[in-house]
Parts: sequence; C-alpha cells; structure tokens
Amino acid sequence: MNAVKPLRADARRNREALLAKAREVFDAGGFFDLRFDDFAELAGVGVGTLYRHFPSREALAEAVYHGEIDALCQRARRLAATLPAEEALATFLRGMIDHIDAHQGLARTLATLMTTDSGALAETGQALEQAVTDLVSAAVQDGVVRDDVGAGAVMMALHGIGAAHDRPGWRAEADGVITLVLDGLLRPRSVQAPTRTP
Amino acid sequence: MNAVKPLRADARRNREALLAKAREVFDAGGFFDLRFDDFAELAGVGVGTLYRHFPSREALAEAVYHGEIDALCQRARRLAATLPAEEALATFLRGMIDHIDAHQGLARTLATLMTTDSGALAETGQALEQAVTDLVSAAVQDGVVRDDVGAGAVMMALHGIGAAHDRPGWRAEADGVITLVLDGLLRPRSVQAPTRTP
DNA sequence: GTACGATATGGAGATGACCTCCGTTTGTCA
DNA sequence: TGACAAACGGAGGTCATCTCCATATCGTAC
Repeated sequence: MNAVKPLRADARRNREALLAKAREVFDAGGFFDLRFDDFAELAGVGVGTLYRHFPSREALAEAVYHGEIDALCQRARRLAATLPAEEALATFLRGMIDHIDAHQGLARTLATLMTTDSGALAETGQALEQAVTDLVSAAVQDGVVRDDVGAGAVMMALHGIGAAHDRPGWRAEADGVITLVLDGLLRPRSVQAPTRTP
Repeated sequence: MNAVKPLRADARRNREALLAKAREVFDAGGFFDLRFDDFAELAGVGVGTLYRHFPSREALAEAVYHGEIDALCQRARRLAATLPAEEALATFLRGMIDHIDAHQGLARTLATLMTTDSGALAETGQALEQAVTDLVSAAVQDGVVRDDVGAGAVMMALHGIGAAHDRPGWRAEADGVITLVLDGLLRPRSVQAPTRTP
C-alpha cells in the first residue's frame, strides 16, 4: 500500500527544509496564523514545491506530528502490554494531556485530525483512535470498565480537550475531563436508565 | 449596557428577512457551506446590508440561536429550581444533546461560541457556561457531586460533543460522553491521586 | 404635505489567501 | 555526456470576504 518510490535528492532536501521550518514555526506557536504562501518563502522554497509536498496546511501539520502521534500509539501498545488494562488506559490518557500541553499546535492538529475523516489525512487520526479503542476494549475485557460506553465517547472527550486548548484554565480543566471520563468508565453499566427528555 | 436605539422600519425589515432566511438555511443544513455573499442575495438584500447587520457568519449564527440558547439557560434555571441538584444537572445535559441533535447547525454554532472568547459574540456562550456552572455548583453544594472537578471540564466535554457532530455514530457517542461525565461527577473526590506521567 | 437631516441601502470593486500551471532547472542513469 | 524524468518556482488565476460611498428611504418638524 505504501510503495514510496525514493525521492530525488533535491526533493528530499526541500521536504526536510519544509518540515524543519514547520517544526520551528509550530514551536513558536504561529503556525495556524501564518499565510501558507509565506511559509513556503520562509522555508526557502517556491509555493509550487510546498504544495507538491504538502497539499494542504493540515497535511503539513500531520507530517510534523506524525512521529509524535506514532509514538503515542506505540506508547499505548507498550502500556497495554505491561500494565493492568485499567491502569494502562488511565496512564495513557493522562499522558495525552501532557503531550498536548508540551507542544504548541499539537492540540489544534489533533482537533483537525479528529474531525477530518476523509482522505489520507485521517490515517494518523484513525491510528490514534484505534489505539484508544484497543485500550478501552482491553479494560472492558478485564471487567474493570463498563461495556455500555464505547471508545468513541473517549475520543469525543479528547476532541473537546484538543479543540479548547486556548481556554484560560485549560490544563486543569483538561485534567478534570480525564478524571471524569476515567471515573465514569469505572462505574458499572447503566446506573440509571438513559432518560430521554420529553 | 444594551442601549439599543430603535431601528428604522426598513432596517428592521431587512434584519428580519435575514434572520428568517438564515433559519431556513440552517434547517436545510447548508449554512456553513454557503457563500456569505450569496446568502445576502438569497435573503434579498445587498451585501453591505448583510454585513452591517451581522459582521460575520458567526454573528448571524449566534443571532439565529440566541433565542434557542436563552431557552436552554432558562431551562437550566427552571430545572435547578424544581429538581434535586443532581437530577437537574443530568436532565439538563441530556437535554442539550437532544437540542443539538434536533437542529442542524446548532452543534457547529455551539462549537464556535465556545472557542470564541472575545467580543460580543461570546456573550451568549458565557451565558450558557454560567448556566452549567450554576448547575454544577448547586450539585456540589448538595454534596452529591465531587468538588475537585469544575464546570469547565463539563463545558469541555460539551465542546467535544458539539465539535464532533459529524462523526458517524454521533448520537450514541454523545450520550456516552454525558454518561461518563455524570457518573464521573458522582464519585467521591480523588479516588486516585492525579498521577502525572514522568 | 414638504423639506431636510439622519439613517440605511446595495453592489462594484479592493483585498488577500489559496492553489495551479507550465517553462525552466536539476538530478539520475546508461 | 546526453537524454529523459523528476522536481522547481513563482506569476497569475480563482474565489470568498469585506469596504466604501453615491444613492435611496425614513422620520420628523414645520
């Protein structure tokens, strides 16, 4: 599926230059406020080259954080393999906040990844979602976590955290969400019948 | 603060026409995909008039749902007055989903309202957030809900729900989030010390 | 009813971001 | 080194947003 024919030397050089500059701009926090064209100039390549390598701003963002997110997924697998399912899930979710907190722009990138469900862009998002799903499933299998609420709900909560990263008390609130989600998951199923308001 | 001098007759007429057409387009679901200029023509007014009345797409969205959100806030107050705090909170949150589910575009509007924290646009968002805060506070006061997680976390969760409204299994997942949040809130504080990953 | 200042209108066009196209340059391989 | 493919770059097309101001309409005082 991923038959990447080797890039020509100059192509690879430009690609790296773009990624390097992108990381720099991300860390400075201004990535999403920068004109995409200006970014090409900043990186020292033409606009056409920029667009050939990264068809959209989101594609570039994904590329920048692809490694990061891959690492998160691997981390999920490692946790799942070494810790009791419940603890693995908890540790992973708390770690997500740390990661988002540590890197400017990752939050917004995640938010974008989670809404975009079409195209190759979503691939990374899917991987992350799969990782979460696996963690939750394992905990359910263990019997420590209710089975009437799916991993999708957890993803939604993460989504909310990512999308709201510019709120004033972000860190504390994000921790609160995870606490609620985790403690909520530990309860037995359907404490109360899901009341629908009339 | 809100010293609105009465609009001239034609101005009021145009404003109403814009709002009416906006509601119509919202219900059809295409509001956010429509060119803003085209919308002016649809409503039968000039672009300038559109922009004078509603400086941005979001301002118009807010105006359309201002009543709706006001109603939600009132509902929150009514529930708080007539039900035990815990039940009031639960009923309100479940009701939120129903509302979002019922109206195309309300979800996206809420998402926008919740991220935008500057300008008059946020006023409505603030009101909604205040309503949630009050409900949570009352439940905390009653001792039925933990006091170590603030209303901000609940808002974040709602945010996630609103922002993700185009996911396939949205309704079920949204219900799941609320279930987790509610059940999470019912647990005593800090079951486990908030572990920070190293 | 009419005259006049205040208020509102409308739509052509400026603005500015995004993206494409294609003539030129650079790398690769025999 | 020649020839072919791959990649470059940036001028310019496209498109949505928003502004500006000459014109029209309203409300009111006379």
